[in-house]
Amino acid sequence: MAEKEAAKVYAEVIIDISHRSVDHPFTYRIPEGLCGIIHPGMRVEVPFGKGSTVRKGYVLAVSRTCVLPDSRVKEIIGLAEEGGDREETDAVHLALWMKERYGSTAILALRTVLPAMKSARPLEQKTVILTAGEEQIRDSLSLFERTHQVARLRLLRSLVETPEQPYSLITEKLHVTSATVRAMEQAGLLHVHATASLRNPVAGAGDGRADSLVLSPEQQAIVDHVLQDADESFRTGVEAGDGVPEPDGESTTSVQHGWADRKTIPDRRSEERSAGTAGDNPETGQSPFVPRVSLIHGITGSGKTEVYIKIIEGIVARGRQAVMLIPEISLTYQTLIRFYRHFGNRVSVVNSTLSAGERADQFERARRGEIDVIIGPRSALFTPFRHIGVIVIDEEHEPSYKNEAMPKYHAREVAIEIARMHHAVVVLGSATPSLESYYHAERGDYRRYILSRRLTGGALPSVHICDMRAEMKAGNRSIFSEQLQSLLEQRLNAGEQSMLFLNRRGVMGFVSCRACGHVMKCPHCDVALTQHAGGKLVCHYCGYTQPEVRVCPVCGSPYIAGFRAGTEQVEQLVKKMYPTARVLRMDADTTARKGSYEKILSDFANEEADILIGTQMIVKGHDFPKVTLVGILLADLSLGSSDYRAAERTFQLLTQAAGRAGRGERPGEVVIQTYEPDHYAIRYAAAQDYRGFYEEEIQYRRLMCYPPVWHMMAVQVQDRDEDTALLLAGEFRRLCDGMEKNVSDGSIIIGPAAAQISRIRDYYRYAVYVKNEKYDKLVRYKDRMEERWEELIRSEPRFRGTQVQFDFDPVNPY
DNA sequence: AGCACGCCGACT
DNA sequence: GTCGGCGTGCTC
Repeated sequence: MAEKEAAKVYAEVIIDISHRSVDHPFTYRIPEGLCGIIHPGMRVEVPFGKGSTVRKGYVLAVSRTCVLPDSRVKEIIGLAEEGGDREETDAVHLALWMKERYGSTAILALRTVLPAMKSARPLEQKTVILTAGEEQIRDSLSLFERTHQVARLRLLRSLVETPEQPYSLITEKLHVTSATVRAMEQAGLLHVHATASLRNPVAGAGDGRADSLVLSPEQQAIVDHVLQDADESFRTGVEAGDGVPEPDGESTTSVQHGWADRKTIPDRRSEERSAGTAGDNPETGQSPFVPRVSLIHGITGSGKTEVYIKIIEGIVARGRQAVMLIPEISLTYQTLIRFYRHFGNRVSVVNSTLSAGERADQFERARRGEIDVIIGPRSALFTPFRHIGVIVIDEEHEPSYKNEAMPKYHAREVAIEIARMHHAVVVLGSATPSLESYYHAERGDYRRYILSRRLTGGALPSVHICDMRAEMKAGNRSIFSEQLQSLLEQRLNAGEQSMLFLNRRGVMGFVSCRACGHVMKCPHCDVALTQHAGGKLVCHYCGYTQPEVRVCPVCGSPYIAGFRAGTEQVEQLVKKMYPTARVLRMDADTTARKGSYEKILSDFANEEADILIGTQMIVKGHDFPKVTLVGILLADLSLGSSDYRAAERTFQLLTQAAGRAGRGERPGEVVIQTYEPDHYAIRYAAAQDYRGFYEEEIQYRRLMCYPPVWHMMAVQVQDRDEDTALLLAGEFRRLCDGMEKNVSDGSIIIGPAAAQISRIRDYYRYAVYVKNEKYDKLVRYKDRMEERWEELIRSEPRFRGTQVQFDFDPVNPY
């Protein structure tokens, strides 16, 4: 053993335990028999902790050296069952890629990517049940009281109130350790019950009756091109085969061979797959394959969904699977039923209302090869298909494609990475493409297709801009312009439908004193409280609630009141102005109940109301042929913010809202009310000129070095103590300055600046921004900051509770 | 997550 | 003094 020192190989392993304190890699020795077989991404069994209990772990890396004294390093027991499964290995690689690119802990990235790990024990939902009789409870209570066994007393008292409680609640919220629970189970006071249930996945799927779609020549051309791209990509995958040279010398090669050997395990999947994907090198993530990305720029109603269906049909016919991403809430019944008609029970849907377990079951079906198509929000990307052929992202500009929790990934980028791994193609679709995608299309990185005609007939609506400043001057103090009022009346008289759209941002009714100007704020967050129905004041960020105030807490004046301009107020006003009109309102309040969202929309579609009032949610992808008027009240409320994407967002919102009008036979009209009628986002939206908007916006982005022209990394620092947060942010700033000085890579460093909301839940928030043309450069800055942070935690205990997050090309301002 | 360790109040 | 439970920290 001693003379073979150099041959020793170590593995960095992440233990499959979801706990912050084990959230880092552990080094294990690879036993001689497994040398060259253990390979990053594989699942292994390792001895862990005192007593060396056997645990599962994921191999992150394999190396020859080890910084720890050899005596402290244990040895890997062996491969876990299915440890070398292709899906699993792919997933771990994807997780590592995400960790590197977005700055996250390995465990969080793994949990995002591996559904099995996220619901670590979905089959063992542990519940604690009180089993003791009344007498036993009384005795025990008094015993624990006398003997000061506070944990047991706490638990027993809690169980008396609620005899059945989730195990996790007891250990996490009630602070009773597992040892105590076990001891009490021994004493016969309670019982720990592990429920094992396997739910049935979506039942009642369609009958698979393929309704024959007839595509327009425009549509057909896109389908043909994309499928041609797909065929070429699939072929490249096969040709790349095993013959691609490994850039990392002999050790990697031997690993590759060992990996190929695993094919001998009777597993249909790995055999099928290894031929196709051995070309991408899991070691380095480098591959000659660059996936084809197609951007379909198609106005609302131009038939993008039919194109998606046909593409997916073609992909499935080629024996591959498809992932169809949709924004968080916009999966309409109409869209779904079309997919069911085509793919029957070979299509599955994941959405946010499914429980973790149900989601895991869906993924299990995919793993078994029971489905070909999955439809869902960004997390559907991680469906463990063997052979993905296409990833479609509908409404690709939607901000919900960005994950706002760690790792802060963007579904578009991850989709392209997955496509790279599988030799698949990516299809993006939008009526108002993100600047990112359009920019790539302009540069020739993506193919661009345009669908310019409305298939449902119906001309484009005519759009009017109403200058609310002029209205004000003319003496109109109402929130409706003269024009909107008269058009609304016309529609009511003609029996046609209207929609009134209110931008959510900024309309929240905050409460201020008209005498001294005092604004009611949350005591834990740096935000104004908002008044809800019934008068209560609620903080939108932490949930803090306080009763209505009748006098100003600062000056004592009774003239304190909410600025009420929400949907509710619009509804009241409309009802007052047009008492006979039937009005529906859709916002967070009215859709709180499950299913009410669909109910409101179907009521409106069935013409059970004349006017629909609502926020963002009413403009997303719903088709109401009878709507001939759309009113946008206060279009510019999102422009004032310091967010560099504000103009883009406003343009998208206005364009989409306008797209709701005139989808039937009658031409539609749109009224945009604004205080900034000259703003280019509003002008171009009114003219329905995407190109014009893009040209102007990209100039601004270029000038300011913002994405997509440059890349930007936001480093977010939070601490309960303001000085600590600022200190660490300042430390990061100095580190970045130093790095820039060394390499002169042209980075722009900004901050530390207080976050836009400088305090949330009593955490003070600061940010440092780094901008560079090259994404990779920013990743280097991130890596250095992570290292520095680790050092600081060790030397300065005050930074222990500080939270640091990285956000690349942020979508929402911090 | 589990297990060992040190700390603390209650008893032979 | 020891016993036993509670909270904290560490696990390659």
